[in-house]
Amino acid sequence: MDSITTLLRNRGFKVTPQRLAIYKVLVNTRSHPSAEMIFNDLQPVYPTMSLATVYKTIEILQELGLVQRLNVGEDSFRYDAIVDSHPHIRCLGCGRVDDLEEVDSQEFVKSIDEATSYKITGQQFYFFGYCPVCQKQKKHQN
Amino acid sequence: MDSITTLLRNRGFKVTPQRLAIYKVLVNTRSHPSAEMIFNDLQPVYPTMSLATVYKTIEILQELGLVQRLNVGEDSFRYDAIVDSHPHIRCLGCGRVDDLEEVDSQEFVKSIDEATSYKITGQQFYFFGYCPVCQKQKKHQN
DNA sequence: CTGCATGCAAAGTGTTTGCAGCGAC
DNA sequence: GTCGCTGCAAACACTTTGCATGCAG
Repeated sequence: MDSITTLLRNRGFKVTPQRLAIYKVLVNTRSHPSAEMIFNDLQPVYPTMSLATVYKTIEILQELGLVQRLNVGEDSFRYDAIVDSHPHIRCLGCGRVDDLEEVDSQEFVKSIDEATSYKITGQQFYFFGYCPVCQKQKKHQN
Repeated sequence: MDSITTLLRNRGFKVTPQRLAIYKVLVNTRSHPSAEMIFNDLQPVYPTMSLATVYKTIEILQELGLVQRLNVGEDSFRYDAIVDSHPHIRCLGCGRVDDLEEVDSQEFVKSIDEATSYKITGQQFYFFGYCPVCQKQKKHQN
């Protein structure tokens, strides 16, 4: 099987409670947390864990292909345990970041691929707007 | 007319040689420079200009809608005087960033807009791959 | 028991801010 | 002449690194 435990061991990484806990946070959320959010999440359970460990672990998880790093135009990165390429949207009112998995972007990618002389290896799509809650609260203008 | 001079004055900003020079760099390039690249470009002509001035000016230019800020997954931002929303691609071999203006993304945006409950106000599309030069030089694997 | 991982603190990087002197108007 | 702008340096926020101690294997 390809559990995180196996993947870590196969690559010569040690399996530590911290690493398992950080990965578990990412797998169990849809909020696309930043390193600090993960750190805060784990504070109650791992009060001695440091932010540096979160960063170091995330880097390994990215290397293993278990996590992808997002840049939704904030000061910090966010992380997603769903590693296939799918569009994301960030609410300009409350800052939440959601997946946009409903739409298939293959066709769009294909048309770009056909139009450019680059050899494309990946892509990131970011949308910005106002979530339903913020629309009601009139946190948006225009 | 809507020259940068007029736009600055209309908003109560002063027209300084530094501001004009920074904007000129952005208008005359397709390389999507970072703040530091702009700073380096101007060193020969404005040897006393500081990086802080570049940042402050760029912020004003963004406010005026003359410049957009890109995040192509590097440590620093890049800037583009072409302000309409168009996809960008960064070469993983040499780091160059190009426009992908050939393809119309309206349809893709529309399909996302119809599928989400967000009110979309903007989007950014980033592609990654290898430019023709780097493909020849085999800077890519696989 | 060995060597990698953790956690702390310090360093690093790009960007922002404060402020005295300067220049646009 | 006024007030905003520049340029310097310091501050900032996030992330990375160095290293002594700790723990997985």
